[in-house]
Amino acid sequence: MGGDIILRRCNHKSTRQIVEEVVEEACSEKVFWNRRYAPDQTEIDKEIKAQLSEKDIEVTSFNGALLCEPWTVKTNSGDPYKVFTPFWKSLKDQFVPSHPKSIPDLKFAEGIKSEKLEDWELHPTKPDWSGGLDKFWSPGEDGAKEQLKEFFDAGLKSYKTDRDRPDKAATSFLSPYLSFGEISPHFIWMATQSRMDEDGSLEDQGWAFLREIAWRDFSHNLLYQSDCLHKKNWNRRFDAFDWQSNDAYLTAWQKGQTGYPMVDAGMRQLWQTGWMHNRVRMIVGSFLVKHLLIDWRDGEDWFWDTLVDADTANNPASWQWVAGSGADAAPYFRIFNPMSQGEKFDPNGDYVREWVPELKDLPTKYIHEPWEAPKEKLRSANVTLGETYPKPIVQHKAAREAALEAYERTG
DNA sequence: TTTTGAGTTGTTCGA
DNA sequence: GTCGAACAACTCAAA
Repeated sequence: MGGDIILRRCNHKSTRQIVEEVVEEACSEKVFWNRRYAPDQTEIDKEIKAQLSEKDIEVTSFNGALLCEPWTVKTNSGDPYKVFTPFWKSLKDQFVPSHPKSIPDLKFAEGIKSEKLEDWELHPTKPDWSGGLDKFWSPGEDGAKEQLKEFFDAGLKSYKTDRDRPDKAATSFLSPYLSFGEISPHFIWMATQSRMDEDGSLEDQGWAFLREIAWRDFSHNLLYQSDCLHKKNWNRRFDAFDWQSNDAYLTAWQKGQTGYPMVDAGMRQLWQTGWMHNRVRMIVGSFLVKHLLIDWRDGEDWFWDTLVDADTANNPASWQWVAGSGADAAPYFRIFNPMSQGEKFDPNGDYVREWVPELKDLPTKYIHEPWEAPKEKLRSANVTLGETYPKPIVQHKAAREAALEAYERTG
């Protein structure tokens, strides 16, 4: 549709100043944008809108990121939902996907000063540590649509059961594309519906998938209502929780060196690819918060820095869910057992073997708890606990009991 | 206003 | 080995 992208960094200036400068330089008559939902963001956008309107510039904003705007999904009494299931029912009933609007006839200003993308050095060069990322993702709208098609051809038909299996590629892998707005949930909704129309046997699977897509909306609803979702406990009772600060534990977790194969596999997958399977996110999250009693905000920070799909709503909402401090959160006594989760969702140990290759020759029986392996099995697999692979940094049973006790004190 | 049923994802223990 | 109950109590949402 023509026009150049103008890149400017704020540095010491405010977003408002930058927008005003560009609008002035380009002699713009109209300004359009997609809405954001964190309270501090909506505040800035509101200011900019007011400022520009005063100068008789037409400002129009759109929903580009969500199925429904947060203020439109309400309970019968007009309050926002705090529980996902009724939220989903309500959204499903009222939602009408909107087709892409035709592009208005716009004239673009030319010769507006722009910074160079290369100068931002977003892509690492020396050293280029992003090889793992490049291998897995093709940024952009085309890459997103290609990924959706691949999911329809492969993962969707067994989505309901296999989406929990990190050893299989049964999830959509759309999270980074959604996060950066390279594909919209409206598009996904319509595409999934038409796939279900073509093939009625996919009905259940399709709805299960769309339900997950709706979780993004739910998280954004919480963000919209919240006062700093990534810093403050949704449930303020957790303000009194006695989190332990232990840098050695935190580092071991970040590097995938906890001695629990399922946890380490997840953390290494994250580091190498920028992504982690959803089931494994719960396992590593539960481990950080409950086994290590480390503040969920430290986990949220790390995910924010390392995940390619981290966004301002899902990341904090999900961490608060795991920690138990969130809306509709996990009950305090739900403490994931990394061994049984591994046996259940990575039954052949393929996922662990891929990301923790130093254990790859261990028999499947011991792959999720190498410390239980007899000496000769360890030796023939070239595993020396404490040397080639860490011993568990905490004991599961004791850690579990400590967590239950700590959570009981808070409740 | 009051009541009622339900709430993403689990683990452990004892029969 | 399998299965049901306990793990708490609370808040939410709708009837």
